[in-house]
This record gives sequence, structure tokens and C-alpha cells, in this order.
Amino acid sequence: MTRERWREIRALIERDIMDGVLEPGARLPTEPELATQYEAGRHTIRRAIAELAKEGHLSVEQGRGTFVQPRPMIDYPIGRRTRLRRNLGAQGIDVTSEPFGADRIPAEGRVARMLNLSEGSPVIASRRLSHADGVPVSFGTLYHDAERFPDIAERRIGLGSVSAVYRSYGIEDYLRGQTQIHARPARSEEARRLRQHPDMPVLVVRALDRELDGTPLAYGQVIWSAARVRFSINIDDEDAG
Amino acid sequence: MTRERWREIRALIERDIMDGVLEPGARLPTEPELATQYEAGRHTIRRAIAELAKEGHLSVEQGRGTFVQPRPMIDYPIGRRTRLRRNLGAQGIDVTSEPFGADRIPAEGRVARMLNLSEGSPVIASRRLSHADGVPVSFGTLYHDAERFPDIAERRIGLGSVSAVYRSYGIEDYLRGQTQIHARPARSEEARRLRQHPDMPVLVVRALDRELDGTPLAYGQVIWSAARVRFSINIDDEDAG
DNA sequence: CCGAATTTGTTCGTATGTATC
DNA sequence: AGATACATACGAACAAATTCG
Repeated sequence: MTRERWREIRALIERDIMDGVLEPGARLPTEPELATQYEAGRHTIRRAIAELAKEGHLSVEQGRGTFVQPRPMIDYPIGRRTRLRRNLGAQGIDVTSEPFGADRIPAEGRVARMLNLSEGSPVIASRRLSHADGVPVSFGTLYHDAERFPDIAERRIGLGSVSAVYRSYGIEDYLRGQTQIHARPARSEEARRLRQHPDMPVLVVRALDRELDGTPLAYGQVIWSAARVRFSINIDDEDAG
Repeated sequence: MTRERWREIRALIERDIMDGVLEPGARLPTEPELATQYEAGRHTIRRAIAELAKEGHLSVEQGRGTFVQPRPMIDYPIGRRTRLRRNLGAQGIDVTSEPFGADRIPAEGRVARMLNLSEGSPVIASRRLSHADGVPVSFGTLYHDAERFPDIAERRIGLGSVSAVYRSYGIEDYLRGQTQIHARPARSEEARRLRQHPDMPVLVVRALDRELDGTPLAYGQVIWSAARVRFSINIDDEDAG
């Protein structure tokens, strides 16, 4: 006999989700109901639910209820040519994105270094949130040299993709330089933006795009939902995706 | 009471860690002590501690106490030539690894596909746990064609690195093919192996190594501690690291 | 080697706050 | 405004792991 009742309950609920007894989107019984159903205290139920929410199986919403969450995995290829729309579009995924702010700020530390600018020279930081098939998958900041791309934030609103904006500046092609990836627990604000449980981790990607001659174009930091995205690195592919 | 006492306490403890009042490795006061100190219930303290542990600042050990954890970040380059020892050795990190089991099993689904074997043909699955400067950073399974490398598990015990084992088979060089990365919460067993808190996420890397002519050599799945490792992808570099 | 003391882990009960409908 | 449902909090007890005499 396991004395850890919350693990048993967790396993029972997970089984119901896997078996389809609880369908994606379905609402679970309320916590007091589950407590009587499983003959346990409400704390124990909450512990089991918290664990399942952490793993992305459930989403808990105060005042509404607890819901079974579907978890489609998007495969995002990283290669020499890393293009959000083209790569995901090839998988039949509809990508949209919306800006949520742009600032003209002085470049500090890493940003200045990566863009080959002197510390304190102005850069445009433009923030966007991206959805795949209507579900938020990432948000992040892209930094551009303000001297070279003074109105990039405005152009990004009109034109959809990053590639289209670059073409409007006469840049026909660009390549992904260095990419750094790590994972960490999500801050509560990030979890809210990505509509995932606070206990689900995020993937942090820092990357530099360059022109064909090596000139730095943009440095970006993007937070991805670990529940919804995985990365593929195809080193040999001339064109990832 | 909107004040969410556990968040306040969390912030106070975190500040003490950041300011060095609580040094790395130091033991925190016991939970009942902290409860009286912060004038809160033990549950509230535990909630604050759990949050900090999730983020890797604390490590909680039943029967012993709660300790401040140092969190060094290792940068692991992924490129055409991805070599654990060479890459981390260049950063001045001492890499060791120990085997913890090897099986001869029939290849299923993904493994068979990646290694270009027919479903059910025998493969050697060898498991290893790797340390960097004495701290566990990853563990995983490497699959090899059993026909071609029948005694690879034994050879890996004698010879240290993967590269050395391949050389013993007459393979002087090999390249990294596809790599997949995603993040997820750690299972409790994984957290125990990596000596990290159960709430800290892990990075899962699936990769295929090929010979220079493209023949698949090995398919592997490695679980990395997200608290200790980040990945760098240098696409242009002929030799990553 | 054993048992007691210490410390964290789990569970129950209960009360109150906050968000949603 | 009221009902419903999750969030936070306190108290108490026992279980499990570790340490130490």
C-alpha cells in the first residue's frame, strides 16, 4: 500500500485523461466533489491536481474550474534559415502574432555586444506574442539597430513576417548565427501570457540573425512554451524545415 | 488578505540568498523555526521554500534540512561535432561518467527508424550518468546496432569517451545529424538522479550520430539538468566548442 | 546495532479571501 | 447580488528519512 494518497489519486486522474474518460477540454468535478469521491482531504486532491497541472495535463482556473488540456507538440526547426511562418506553415500550422510594445532604448551589455554596437547606442526593442493555431506559443523581444531600422516597429505592424520587413529594407536574405537554448520554471506573468500553468517550464532562446556577409541584423530573446514546442536542429539542411 | 504571505516570505529568503546572508551550502533554519521567525504557519513557509527550490535556489532533503544551492551554468555546444568531453573540457570543466546498465533489446519504432534497422532487430541500449566537476548534469541511453557493435557496452566501460570507443572499432570521425530538444518537468526518479529538486525542469535531447558517409552510428536520448546546462547552437562553426 | 531526537513529508480539518458566472 | 469554485492560511497529528548517542 502506498501511503502517499495524492500520488494514487494523481495516477487515477491521469489514467482517466489518457483513456479518454476525461476528454480534452472537459471540466473536472470540483475539489470538494473529488475529495468525497476519492475519500481524501481537499489538500490531497489539490496536490494531485497541482502535479498534473505542472505536467501540462490540466489547467486550473480560479473561479471557473479545472480543465483537461490538450497538448499538441509543435516542431520548430532551427537551422541556417530559421523562419517562423515558413517552418510552421509547412506543418500545416497557422501562425499569427501581435505586437505588444516597442521601445527605443540604449543598448546594454549583451545586446550591444551581439549587434556590434557601442554601449548605449540606441536600439529598437520590439515585443511580440505569437500564436500557433490560435494558441499562444511564444513571446519575446527583438533588438534592432535604431540608426539602421528607425521605423522597424511600425513596419512590423503593417507587414506580417520578419522576412517581409527585411525585404522592405532591401534585405533579401539572412542567416541565423548563434542560438542559445535553456529551460527554467516560468514566472507567473509568463505563464499567464502563454496561458499555461505557472508550474510548467519555458524554453528561453537567445539568437542572432546575420546578413549573408555576416553583418548582425537582429538579436532576440524569445520565451517558448515548453508544453507546446520542441526544437529540431538540422545541421546538414541548407534550409531547415 | 490580498497580501499572499508566502510570496513575501519567498522574496525575503531569496533576498538573503542573493545578498549572501545565506551562503551557498548553508542550512536554513528548520521549518517550525522559520514559521515563528516570519510569524506564519508551517504550510506557508513550505510553500515559499517549494517555490525557491523549484527555481533551483534551495535543495530540500527530508530528515536533513533545507540548503542553499549554488547554480553554475554549463554551456554545451551542439554542432556538427558534438563531443561531451572535448566541449566541456575546453571550458575547464572536469567531465566524468559512469555506466548504470546496458541491455540487448529489440529495436522499436523510433530507434529502429533512426538507425535504419528493421523493427525488432537487436540493439544495445547503454545507459550512463555524467558529472561535470562532480555534479550530475545528465543521464541517458545510447542505442547501437547490436550486429555491428556487439560488445560496445563492455568497451565503453574500459575506454572513457564515446569517441575512443568508436576509434576502437576503426571509426575515426563522426558527425551529429538531427537533434531534437524539448523541456518538461522532471519525474521524481530523474530529479533524484540529477540531485535536483523534483520541481526543476529537465531538457530532453534526442540525437542521431552518423558516420561521414551518412551511415547511422548511434541514436541517443539524454536527460539534462535544466538548472545546470544550456545549449549553444553554432551553425557556422565547423567545430563546435 | 538500536533507539531517540531531529527534520522534512503527508494528510486531515477548518476558515476566509478572491475570481468567475 | 448571490452562488460557485479555486487560493491562501492556520493548526494539529503522524509518517518517513536522517543523524547521533
